[in-house]
Amino acid sequence: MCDLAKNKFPSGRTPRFLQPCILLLLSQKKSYGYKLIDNLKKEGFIETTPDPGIVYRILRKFEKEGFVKSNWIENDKGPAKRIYSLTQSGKSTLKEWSKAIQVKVANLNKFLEEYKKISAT
Amino acid sequence: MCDLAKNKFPSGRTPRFLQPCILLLLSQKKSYGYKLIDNLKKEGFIETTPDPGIVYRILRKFEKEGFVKSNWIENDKGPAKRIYSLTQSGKSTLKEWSKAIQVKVANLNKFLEEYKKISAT
DNA sequence: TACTCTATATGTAAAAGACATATATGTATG
DNA sequence: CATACATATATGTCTTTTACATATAGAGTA
Repeated sequence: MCDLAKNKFPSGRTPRFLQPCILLLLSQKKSYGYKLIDNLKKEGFIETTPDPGIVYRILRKFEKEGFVKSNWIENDKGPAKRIYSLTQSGKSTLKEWSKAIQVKVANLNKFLEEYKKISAT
Repeated sequence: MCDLAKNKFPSGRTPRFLQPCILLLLSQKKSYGYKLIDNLKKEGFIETTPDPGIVYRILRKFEKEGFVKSNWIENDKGPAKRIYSLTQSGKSTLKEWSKAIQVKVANLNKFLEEYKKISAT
């Protein structure tokens, strides 16, 4: 086997795509880090459970950039949660991401089309 | 405008996807760096002309990994070219990439589907 | 001569990503 | 009651990736 195993392929690398996915999930419903980590995979956006460290860092960065805002919710049971919600700026950022992703899908499909041709041979 | 301009989106970042694209182009026909740089955009795999530095580095890396082999062609006119061709190992690597890209497309489409829902509101 | 096109390659700083670890609360188990 | 586990957030840090700049060189053209 060629060295594919260790994170050489797109499916093994998600953090970048994680960003629009987090914005999208937040546009559907207020949420928090731990739950988002779970949902990202469950919703079918990515194949594996994302690295918590990356998700939390993205959320903090988003807040600094004004895409989300957060507030702490003290809980009856378990530790407190930092609940995030999308801002207007976050919404328009999400829109731009979706446009870029449409282009990306077109590019990837072009690739798959061409690959199909040569693999048929 | 939010800081989208400067390379924040997938369309502005291609090097990773460049790898399977280069393998695919080479699976179609022997080629060389300078031409590949041109073709990558022309063929519709990416939106902008890729950074030559990255393409040449990918090619050298591919050779070290055994995905391609190369030989110099002295030219009648202009500087010599290093012509690359795909190896068997390169072919199977391309196959694995294409599988990973199929998965990626499914993930991106899931995203676009969900985005469509919320943006309709 | 200077400039442009073709062609390959490297240097390097910044950004992204992977992986490990720290902290803290509440619940279940032995 | 100690220990482990689930929930929850966050940072430290090393490596890889990416962007951007620069170097080299042959051939044609203004």
